[in-house]
Amino acid sequence: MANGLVWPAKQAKSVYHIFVIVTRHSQAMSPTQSKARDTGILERLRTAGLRPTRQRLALAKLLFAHGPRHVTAESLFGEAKAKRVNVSLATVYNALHDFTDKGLLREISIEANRSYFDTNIGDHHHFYFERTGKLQDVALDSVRITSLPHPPAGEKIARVDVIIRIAG
Amino acid sequence: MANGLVWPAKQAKSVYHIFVIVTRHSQAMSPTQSKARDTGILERLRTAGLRPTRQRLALAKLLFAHGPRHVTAESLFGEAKAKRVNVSLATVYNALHDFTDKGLLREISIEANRSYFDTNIGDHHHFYFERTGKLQDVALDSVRITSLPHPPAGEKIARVDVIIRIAG
DNA sequence: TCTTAATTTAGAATTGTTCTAAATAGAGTT
DNA sequence: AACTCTATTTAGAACAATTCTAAATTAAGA
Repeated sequence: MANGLVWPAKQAKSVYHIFVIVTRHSQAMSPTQSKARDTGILERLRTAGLRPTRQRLALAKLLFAHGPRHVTAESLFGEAKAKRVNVSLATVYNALHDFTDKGLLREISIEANRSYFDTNIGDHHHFYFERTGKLQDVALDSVRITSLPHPPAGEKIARVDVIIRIAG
Repeated sequence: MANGLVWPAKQAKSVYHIFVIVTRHSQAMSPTQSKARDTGILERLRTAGLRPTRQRLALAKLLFAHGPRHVTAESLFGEAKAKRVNVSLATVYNALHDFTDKGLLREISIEANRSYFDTNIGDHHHFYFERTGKLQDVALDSVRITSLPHPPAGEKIARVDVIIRIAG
């Protein structure tokens, strides 16, 4: 279900071949690797066409340094404050949107009135725990979808989101 | 994918049997059937344990009289105003939530910052047109899911939502 | 260093939704 | 019908998440 995939026009019931896209995520590093990691993040911003400002670097480090995460603007802002990273809330919003536009993050709509951003940009799905409001990644291949409806003529499927809601 | 369904504990790859639940929706009626329809809606509110007030009746008529619909609070409020139905915005919100709590509507989260309500309460999925923000029902059996991950121990799957996003 | 445009920021504004407290209106007595 | 009791409605205030604005700052290249 890669972005922009078009469904064949007249096929009634096919088996769709689904490929796992491995998302790039920094692993935990030794202190000596720390500068390398920072340059990695800096490079990543630059290649995405985003000026690596102090704020964006700090937020990107929070987001990408330790494996897949799901954040909201407020949660990331809180984390930044706790770590004495000086950024305004507006900048957190700007950065989340800029990162999303450039494909570094993916936005997820689960709850009305709150946007979640996922650092895992590969195709995958989610458990959503209604009790706690937390998300958990579900590997793409653990949900097997063997048929999908055709989109209306001329339309393209951008993405198929599967949200497995865990009772509250 | 009925509500509260518990996945069998140790089964690795089963085919899930999915049943279509036909949702009850009034059909277009001749003028002579109009009173019958109104009493139908009135009865429906009463059985749900909701006092059939003037406002709730009017809103229910807008919602249920003409086949499956997707509304937001604002869109329903606007429609009511256009039809000279006197209700306050707060009442629209109250009614949508009351109807949802009593199982007459289902709430859908697609976009951050906006709740959609669906008059089709049977299990089904959705196309979401990013360009227009509109929703379209997708029959349950046109999406075949042949495997799902197990929820964490002790947790129950409340529902599986599939949203097929049509590129904007 | 200088210039320029991108970015950040505080705070105001906006949007969608919920809350509050007073007024109204069903529904069941009498 | 009048009376009572509680649910419902309502306007407007309050709230939460997000976006906007316009001025200050900063990255990046000449």
